[in-house]
Amino acid sequence: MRLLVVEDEVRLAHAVQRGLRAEGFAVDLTHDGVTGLQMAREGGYDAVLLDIMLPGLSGYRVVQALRAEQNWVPILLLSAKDGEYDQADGLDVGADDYLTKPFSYVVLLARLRALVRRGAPERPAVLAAGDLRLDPAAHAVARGEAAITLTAREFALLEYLMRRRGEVVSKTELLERVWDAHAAPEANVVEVYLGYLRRKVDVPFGRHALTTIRGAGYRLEADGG
Amino acid sequence: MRLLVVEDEVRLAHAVQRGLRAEGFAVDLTHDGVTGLQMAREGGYDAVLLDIMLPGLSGYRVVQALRAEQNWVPILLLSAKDGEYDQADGLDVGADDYLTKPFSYVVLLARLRALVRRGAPERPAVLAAGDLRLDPAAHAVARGEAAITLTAREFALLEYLMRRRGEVVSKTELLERVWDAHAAPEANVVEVYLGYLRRKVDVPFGRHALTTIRGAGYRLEADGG
DNA sequence: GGGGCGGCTGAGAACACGCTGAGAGTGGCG
DNA sequence: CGCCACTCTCAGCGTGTTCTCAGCCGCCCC
Repeated sequence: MRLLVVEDEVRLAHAVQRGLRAEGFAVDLTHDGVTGLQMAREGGYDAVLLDIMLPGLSGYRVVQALRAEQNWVPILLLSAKDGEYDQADGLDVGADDYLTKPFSYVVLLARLRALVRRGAPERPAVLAAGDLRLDPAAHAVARGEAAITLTAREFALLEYLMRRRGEVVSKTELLERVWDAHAAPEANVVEVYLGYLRRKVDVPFGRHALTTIRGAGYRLEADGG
Repeated sequence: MRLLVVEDEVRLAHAVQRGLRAEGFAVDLTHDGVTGLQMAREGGYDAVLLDIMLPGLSGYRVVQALRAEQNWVPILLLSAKDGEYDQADGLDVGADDYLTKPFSYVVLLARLRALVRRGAPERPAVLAAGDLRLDPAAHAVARGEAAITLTAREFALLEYLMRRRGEVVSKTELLERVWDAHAAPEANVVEVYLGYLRRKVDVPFGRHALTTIRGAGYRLEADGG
């Protein structure tokens, strides 16, 4: 039973490693996201323990990267209680479970065993609005039977809107969340990409899932338009 | 955190109920679709676990019914691997996530938590006065079944009046709160916009939700006029 | 009944907003 | 190195929205 632990707090990492080894696991350890991702990629692990706050590459991104590569290794996220990343995000990008620090060793062990026992993980959640469906992990979008190909940015934008389906989302919020947190207030990109999205998910189907609320932002209709 | 479990396999249902209670959820249980729908309707649940294959009324139809009634409680569908209903169908009618039986308990828990946290988008945060409804998050207004489109300013004005429904609000206050805190005392704009609003939310319906209190201001009738 | 004041409304001008096509810059890949 | 896909900027355009203004209406009080 091989485990990979990616955790930058050295003392915690070693404590966990020692404990898990005592339980009979073979434990590999690394302290940053980039190495962690590479090691996980090479496969052979029955589960990965992944801290969210990591130097180099956040755990969040590591999960995202692995799932995008169709790598479904069970992942248990470790999140600091007050971290800037929410656990929900982690699960949303395809982690299987999470633990909030500080956690008890017993709980860690129980969760880990359950995770490993379960083996091949299920597919992660799919977002839906009417007949419009988006699978965050598979990076796939479809309207009814028809598959839709989106670029990375288009996909991220649609994903964010689908998570907030039915609500108005302002251009500034989209800029911050889909583009960059410190983005310049150049909201035109958003308009441009909304145009792109419409031409791919609405126009060919004669629908209008993407509504402009003038002066407020955009809304993805909960029923798919 | 209240959950509703609708599942006809009694042993599975009880196992799930016991497990979730141990996690601190308050779990109600029922074994058929009709009762499940009624219980979900009465509301108060943070999420619903819904089997697809049910006696009486399929889980599929339960979702459909709830969504048709604008009930946005998060729903996690449980589908038998070889069921005649496809998961996609469930998502199409408005479920939020699905799990294929057999599922691991950890996965169920993680999904459930993600669902609850991402949550019933606090839909009850809808303002209502009689049959006049305003949803700040969706930026949507409706009188009964009929949707009403408002411009940004009209919407802001109506929202403010609805938050103070039943009270008299002066033109100066509206100027300060809906327009600009440092607005010039040009109160005519308010009169103009009240006219606009009346023509959209009152006149077409033969109602008078917006009352002028001469010399004092305006009042939005609590019963919608 | 008349005057005055407060509120209503139609018209129109100025403006802001959002959409789009063109095109430049960038990075990956053969 | 060249090609291609993608991202993003820019400027122009059409249109919806906001606000002002002037005239009118009607309530209220004398």
